[in-house]
Amino acid sequence: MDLLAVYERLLGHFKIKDCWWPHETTFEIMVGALLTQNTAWGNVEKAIKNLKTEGILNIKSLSKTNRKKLEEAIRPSGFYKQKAGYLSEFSRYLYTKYEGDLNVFFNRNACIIRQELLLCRGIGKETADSMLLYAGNKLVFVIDAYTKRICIRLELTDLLDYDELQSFFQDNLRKDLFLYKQFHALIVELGKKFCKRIPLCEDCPLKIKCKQQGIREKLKKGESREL
DNA sequence: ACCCAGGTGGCCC
DNA sequence: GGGCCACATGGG
Repeated sequence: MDLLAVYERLLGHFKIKDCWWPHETTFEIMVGALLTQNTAWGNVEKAIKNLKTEGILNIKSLSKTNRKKLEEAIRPSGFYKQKAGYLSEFSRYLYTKYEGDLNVFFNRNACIIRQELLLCRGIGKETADSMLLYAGNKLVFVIDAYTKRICIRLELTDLLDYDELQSFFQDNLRKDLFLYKQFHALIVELGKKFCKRIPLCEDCPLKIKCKQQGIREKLKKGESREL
């Protein structure tokens, strides 16, 4: 099973909305990307709703909102003190360096933007790439825990390092923004449904050709919890 | 009563 | 350059 086959198989099992990442503004996507770190999306929605109600879901307002107010608004999304700090810093950065203009921010080479994002506290590779792909419409594939699991269990590749895995996807898929967005969305939807058992469940669309026996033994022997 | 979520940073060795 | 751990809420 190669990457495109995985993609097509998933397409047959999940319905992805044309605009999978819900948003009214580009900045909302970036905020969501940060808030959703190790957090269920439902909780992020509550936080976003609060930010909208408070009228502070924009770069200028967020950069000026006091810490306590921000913390309370995003509390449902978990790790709220940490995230409040990250959001505050990041929006101040965008406001002072780019006058809060995301068109200016994104109107550059993706690699340059990525390096810059990675220097911001609270923004790691996955969050940076989510922002680049979904907010900036850059041709950058997002790797998350589900993606790694699928690659390991289907033995698609031996690569495990984030950047290597990303290159593997980007080298083996056609350069298509829609494809990148949809594929990641499909993987997330699969993950939501099958949790850590991808593709170990009987009804998982990817269970075919998974070397289940080998994986199960490794799990039992405790060789890796990430499998 | 667990287990998990659309991770990241900091510390230790 | 890895291996742990804290971070925190809400749903299954």
